[in-house]
Amino acid sequence: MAGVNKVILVGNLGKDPEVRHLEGGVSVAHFTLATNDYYKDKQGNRVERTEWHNISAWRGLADMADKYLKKGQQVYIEGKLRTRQYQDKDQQTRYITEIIADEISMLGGRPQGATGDASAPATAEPQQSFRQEPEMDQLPF
Amino acid sequence: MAGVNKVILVGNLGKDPEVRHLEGGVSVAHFTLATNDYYKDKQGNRVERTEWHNISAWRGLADMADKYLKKGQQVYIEGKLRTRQYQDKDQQTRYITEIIADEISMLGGRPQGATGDASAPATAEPQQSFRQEPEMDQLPF
Amino acid sequence: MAGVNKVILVGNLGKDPEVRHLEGGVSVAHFTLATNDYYKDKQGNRVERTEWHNISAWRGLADMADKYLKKGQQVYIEGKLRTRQYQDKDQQTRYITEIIADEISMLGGRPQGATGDASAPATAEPQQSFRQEPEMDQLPF
Amino acid sequence: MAGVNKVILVGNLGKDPEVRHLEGGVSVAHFTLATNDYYKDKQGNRVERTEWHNISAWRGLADMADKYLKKGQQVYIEGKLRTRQYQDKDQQTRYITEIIADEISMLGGRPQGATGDASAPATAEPQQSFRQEPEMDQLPF
DNA sequence: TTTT
DNA sequence: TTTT
Repeated sequence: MAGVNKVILVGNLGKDPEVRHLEGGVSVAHFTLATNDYYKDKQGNRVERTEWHNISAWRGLADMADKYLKKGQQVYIEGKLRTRQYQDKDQQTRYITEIIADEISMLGGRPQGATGDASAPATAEPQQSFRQEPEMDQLPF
Repeated sequence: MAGVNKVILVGNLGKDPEVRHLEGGVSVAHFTLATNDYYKDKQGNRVERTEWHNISAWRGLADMADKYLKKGQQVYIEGKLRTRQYQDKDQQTRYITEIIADEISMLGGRPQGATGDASAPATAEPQQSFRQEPEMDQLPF
Repeated sequence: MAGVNKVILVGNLGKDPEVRHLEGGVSVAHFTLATNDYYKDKQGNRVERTEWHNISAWRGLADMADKYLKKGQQVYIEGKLRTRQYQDKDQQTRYITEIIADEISMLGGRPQGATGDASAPATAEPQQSFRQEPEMDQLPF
Repeated sequence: MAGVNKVILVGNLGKDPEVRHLEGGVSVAHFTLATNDYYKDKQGNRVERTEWHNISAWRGLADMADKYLKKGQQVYIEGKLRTRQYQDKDQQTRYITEIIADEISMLGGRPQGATGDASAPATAEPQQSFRQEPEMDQLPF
């Protein structure tokens, strides 16, 4: 049956991506993304609400995240939802919902929260948008 | 800061919506939605993967879900991600990620998995798409 | 600079796809898609508005459209906007905006407007969702 | 029949918005938005392609565009497609496809192409995301 | 030109 | 727990 599972986010990285290299040369990056929302409460005050998302990027996108993305940076992310289970330290089954990124675009001029050598801007490269390579997209995560 | 938090799903209800009426006349509906995905494994076999999503709909959308949505039905859902914490039976903090629906459209001709009196089709009504009333959209969930 | 150009439609085909085979074995399908919208006028009457979209699908997606899509059928389409110019019969430059499909999913049970041999259902196949092959996605249209 | 007609763009304004005030106090803004795309040609060279979109924003969003948006600025826009006809100077019927904005978010730190007094940053305001007021959303354009 |  |  035809299905659609799509997430679109624009937000800021909560921390630098953490990249691991799995057996077989596959790399995976994890980071959190904050999306901010505003609403008016009953008194008419403007209230901010931050939602935190767990992002994971695989293979080429993981390498791109490792190279170019920094804490604080604003990005556009397109991906799909996936909930996986894991065992916590007490051997309890727990669930975590992540967004598996298919596309990441860097927004704005340059990273604002970049750490390290500011004289070597991480986003000086002309390309600022990356897609998961398609064959890879076929693999289960 | 500007943020975007958007989810788009096309899938089938795993069960009839469960609707609760909160104090103050606010209603909320919960149901699960299955989105099916396919990929080829290394042997070239076509493998199906089902992802389950927790959907919640509030106020007018909850009433609509209660009235028109049935187990098995195919729907288009647009909404936003929200992760909330709760205490499980052992007083442990747990997290659950839900999609708060902003818009629900019924797809296809009519519900195939509808239970009950088949001679009174639940979707005979002309309108098959519903949006959350806007003022309501402003409220935190 | 990073850019996003994305269209998401759920609607019904206005006619069977027309498929042409270009030099080099490349095929392209064209069809129109109707999306229906409702609003309340000042008298509170429910008014329907239909928007017509020009869809084009290339290569594998064109073949899929040729094989499986029929007038009247409900589909989910994801793609990108592209406006191209052409010369009309009076040698005037004209513009047409199309949606170049990246993904097409067949919705509902089976095509209701299918013509031809109804005893051989066109959508009996298990797969009902198709994506443009990735390498092809890289080519300009 | 349920329908979905949704456009999501991230791009840069090609010019300052032009705002008109219609009879009845309704305002409408028009501007163009460029979305950039990249692909590899047969020689493996990276080629850039710019797509131009006609954006229109109504009422509150028009006022917001008038106040905050400038040529060159990067924005996220969500809206719907609408093709309308008009008579050109030779009384020929022509068609133009526009995106009617439902939501506009300003991206990045500050407008890069802003004209005028740079010491009074146009985006110093805390709010950087705007939605069309809902009742208005019901009206035909 | 679709669909309900 | 859905659907094909």
